[in-house]
Amino acid sequence: MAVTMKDVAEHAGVSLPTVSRVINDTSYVNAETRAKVLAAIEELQYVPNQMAASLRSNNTKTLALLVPDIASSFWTTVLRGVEDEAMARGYHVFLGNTDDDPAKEARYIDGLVRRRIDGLLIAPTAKSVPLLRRLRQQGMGCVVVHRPVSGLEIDTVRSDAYASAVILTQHLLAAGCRRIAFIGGEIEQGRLRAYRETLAAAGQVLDPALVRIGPLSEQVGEQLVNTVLARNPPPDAIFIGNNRLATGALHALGRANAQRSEPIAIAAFYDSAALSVYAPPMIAAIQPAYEIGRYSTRRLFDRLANKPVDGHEIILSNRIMIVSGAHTPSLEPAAG
Amino acid sequence: MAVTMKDVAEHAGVSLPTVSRVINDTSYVNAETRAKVLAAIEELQYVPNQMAASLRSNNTKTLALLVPDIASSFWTTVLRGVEDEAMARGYHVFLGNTDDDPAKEARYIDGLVRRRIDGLLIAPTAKSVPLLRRLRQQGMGCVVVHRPVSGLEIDTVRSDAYASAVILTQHLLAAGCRRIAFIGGEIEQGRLRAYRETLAAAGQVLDPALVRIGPLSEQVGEQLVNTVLARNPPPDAIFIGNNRLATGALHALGRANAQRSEPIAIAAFYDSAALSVYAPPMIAAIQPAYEIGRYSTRRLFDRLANKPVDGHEIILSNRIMIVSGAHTPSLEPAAG
DNA sequence: AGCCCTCGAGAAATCGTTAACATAGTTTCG
DNA sequence: CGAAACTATGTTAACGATTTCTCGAGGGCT
Repeated sequence: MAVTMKDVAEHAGVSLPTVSRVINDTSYVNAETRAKVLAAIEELQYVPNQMAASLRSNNTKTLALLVPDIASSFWTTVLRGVEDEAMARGYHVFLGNTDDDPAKEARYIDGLVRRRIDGLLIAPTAKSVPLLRRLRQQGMGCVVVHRPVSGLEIDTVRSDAYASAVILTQHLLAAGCRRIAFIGGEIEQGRLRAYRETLAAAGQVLDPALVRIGPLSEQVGEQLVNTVLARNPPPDAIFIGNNRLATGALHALGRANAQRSEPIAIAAFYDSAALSVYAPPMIAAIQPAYEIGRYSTRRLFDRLANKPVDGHEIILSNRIMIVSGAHTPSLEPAAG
Repeated sequence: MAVTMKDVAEHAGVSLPTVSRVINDTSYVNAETRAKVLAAIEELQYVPNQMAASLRSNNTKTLALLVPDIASSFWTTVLRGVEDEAMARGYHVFLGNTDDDPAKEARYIDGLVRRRIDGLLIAPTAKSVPLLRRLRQQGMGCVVVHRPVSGLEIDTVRSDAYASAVILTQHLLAAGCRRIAFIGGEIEQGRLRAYRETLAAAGQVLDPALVRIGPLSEQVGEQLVNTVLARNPPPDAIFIGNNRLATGALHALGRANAQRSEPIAIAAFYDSAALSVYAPPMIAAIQPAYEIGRYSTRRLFDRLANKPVDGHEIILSNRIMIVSGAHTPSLEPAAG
């Protein structure tokens, strides 16, 4: 049916492995022979069968990235970083969307293992540790993206959310805010901890009603803001711990602030893509999504090549940005 | 190294093909034998090698979806539809992001053909017709998603953008608008045509300066709105022809309308996900993204199974929605 | 008794590549 | 000058599954 390497070999008048050598550039081939083979490939419109190659050579030239939320610009930006790095090496990337659901995650991973992908980049759910452990036992190259994993020494690439959260909280305190609400996601405990500890260090007592955790979506962001705003007395600042929540939360806050003389101060984990769409005055921590994607992938390739690497955690720093009154976000970095 | 079917067979005391029969449920197997085999699989933690299976059986149980913009909630929703339909049949989906760049598209497709995917769902760029033609020649199952293709009879699943655009334009006209601006994307000519023809049919002359085409991003949406608003006299309505543009455009319009006594009327191709984040008063055409994904995939499977299908175009209708003053969008459908 | 179907399972061929090994002519170098 | 090293190609054996063929036992028909 389809054109195979054998056909190409016959057409070019050479042996089959020679064709393979030309294609993969894997051994010496005479320039004339190479030309003949390339001509035959062109003429027959031959496309190599990756299945057969993978079966024999034991690698698929394929990675996978499992993200919790494909609709988040953070994750799509990570994907871009991963793809750029992978494609440059001739690899393809399988993208999977887990919705932070362990069952979905498991289903994906089963399919990926069946397909013998070479390596996995994953933002694991809270319950994925045993799964990760098993994967590593099976010898699958794994890098955890953007989320710290406890109880398992595994390569991780993330930004230092804790440190940024401290800076953001301190900034609000320095601005004189005394009732700082927090909204965030279940999985991002580090940011909540940073907020709590920074308030405590400053001798502030926090109103538990001002801390709201919820699933990561725009709608929830909006709801959580409305919930904390309804508290009496209302907060004088809000810390938004997640970029997806932020998109909804900022709109709610925009409407609320429009009707106040004294606006509610805002600190948020936000996103450079989202920033260019909507950016009210606030202090924001912008996570280096693209770089996280690239570094994760590089680390994965290093592992696959058995290169020695030092440490199993790569921590990138967020960009702290102060957005002033104008809509167009100022580009002055406030800290590293 | 890894556990193979042979190992399972030996462990279970049966022959290798029997294991295959148990796994694929492809022939009679005694209940006891089956139990033994399943136990062996469990014990050895065997995971089938899809490469080997695909090589022999000539199918990969893998589809691919190539979208122009992964950051658009429209396309991620399409993906959900595709995945639900595919996973239910034991297929996996390769997602690729082309950015509407023919070169990127070609690179992806090469990788997919190498990997011998069973079928392709694609939102082609404006220049993809020859590529599609070649793919079909090679026998690759193809379904075009959401975009009409001219000069080629190929399965297509899309919504009737033209009809909706007519309704939206008529609605603006009926509301008394006389200077209706249009912003949209290069690729979506049908909507622009509908707008032009409806205006012409109503005897309206259109100011060419009020028609702006640009690449599909939030920022551009915002810019295009600002451009047409700067026109003197300004438009009294804006037709936004794309959901991605709409996200940016609506914010710009929101700010503009806040400072006017007579607000600018809005008609937009929008998105149910985006709608729940931000929805000013307007008339919107909501495209059935999830259904588009599902129907495309079903059609693809029908083709792969050589089922007879009638026609090569499936056209779904958009939901026309009138969002009234309140932020929470009304759910009253205005037309089919 | 003879025939055909259902049920069950093994032997061997096969899918399209790459890896390992073999073979030789030609340089290079101590 | 002879051993090693490089260049260039062919032969053969995997890789890990599925498919086809074959064989048999048992049951229900004519």
